[in-house]
Amino acid sequence: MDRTDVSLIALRRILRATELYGRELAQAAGLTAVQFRVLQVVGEKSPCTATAIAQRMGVSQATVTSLVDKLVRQGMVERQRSEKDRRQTNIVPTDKGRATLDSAPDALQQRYVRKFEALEDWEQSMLVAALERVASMLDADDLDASPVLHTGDLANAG
Amino acid sequence: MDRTDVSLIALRRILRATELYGRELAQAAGLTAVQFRVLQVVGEKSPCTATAIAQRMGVSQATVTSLVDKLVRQGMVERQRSEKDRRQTNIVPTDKGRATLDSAPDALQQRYVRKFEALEDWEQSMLVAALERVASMLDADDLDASPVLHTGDLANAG
DNA sequence: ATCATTACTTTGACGCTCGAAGCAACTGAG
DNA sequence: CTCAGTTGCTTCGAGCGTCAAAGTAATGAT
Repeated sequence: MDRTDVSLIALRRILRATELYGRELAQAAGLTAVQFRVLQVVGEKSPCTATAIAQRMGVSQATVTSLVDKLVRQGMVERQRSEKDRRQTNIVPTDKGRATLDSAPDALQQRYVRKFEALEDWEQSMLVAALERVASMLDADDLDASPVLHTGDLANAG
Repeated sequence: MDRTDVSLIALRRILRATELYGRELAQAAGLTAVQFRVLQVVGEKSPCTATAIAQRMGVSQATVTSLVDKLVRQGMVERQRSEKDRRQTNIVPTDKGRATLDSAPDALQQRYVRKFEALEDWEQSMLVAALERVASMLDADDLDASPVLHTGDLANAG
C-alpha cells in the first residue's frame, strides 16, 4: 500500500465522516440532511430568496421550492413576499427554526473545530496548507465556499 | 476569517469536488453515481454478495437489490446463484460492466493521483499526515475504507 | 422433522431531484 | 401607456435512492 493509497483512504474517511454526520444531524433535528442544509443557509443570510438558496446549494429552483415547502410545513421557516420586488419571496427562519439551528448537535463540526483550535499554531498552519493543497488538486475551478460543513445530497437519505 | 474557517472552507471544497465528480462520472458512464459505485465495488472484489455490497456502501440490502436490478437491466452485472450456499447470489460484472469501469473517465481521482505522485517525497508525507490527522479529528470510530474516492448518496442525484 | 437463522427479494412508502409548463411581476422599447 | 421579454417562483409529472416490513428460499442445529 503506497502513500497515494493511504492519502485516498484518509480522504475517504473524511468524506464518510461528513456523510454520517449529515444523517445524524438531520435525524436529531427531525429533518433530513438536505432540509437542514436549507435551514442553515437561511439562517446564515436571513432575508434569503429561493434563487439564492438554489445557487448556494447547487440545486434547481424547483427543488428548493419543494424543500422550503417541507420546512414551512414544520414551522421552521416562513415565506414573506418581498416589498420591493413582489416576484421575490424572502424566506426567513421562524423562532422554532432558529432554535433548531442553535440546538443542533453539530457534533462533527464542533468536534473538528474544538480539536483544530487545540492544535499548536504551527500545526494549524500545516493543516490549512495541506487541505488547501488537496482541495486545489481536486477541484478545477471554484465556487463559493462557506465555512459550513455539510454533505450535499449525499444524502438523499431516505 | 480565522484559520479554522479557512480549514473548513478547504474541507468543503474537497467535499464539493468529490460530489461533482460523482455526478460527472456517473453521467459519462450512463449510470447514476450510486449505481456506478456499486459497479466499482463489484469490480474490485468480483465474486461479491449483496450483503457485502450493502456493508461496504453502508446501505440496506433492499437498496442493493434495487440498484443491482438496474445494473442487470443495463447489462452491467449478472446474478449467479452460488453453488456452495444456494441462498447466496454472487454478483459479477459482465464484459460490458468491466469495459465501463475501465473506460470511466475517473477524472477526479486520476487528476488527484497524478498530482499527488508528482509531489516531492516530503510533500507527500506531509499531506498524508495532515489528511490522516483531519480524518481522525472527524471520525470517532472507524470502519473499512478503501482507496476509492466516491460520493455516497449524498446525493440522491436525480 | 422442526425451528431458528441467514440471504435475498418484494412491496409500499417517502424523500430528493429535475425539466417543462404555468403564473405573476418587473423592465425596457417604442 | 403598452406589449414583449425577462425574471422569480410554483406546480406537475416522472425517475432515482432509501428504507422497514413482510415474504421466499436455503442452511444448520437439535
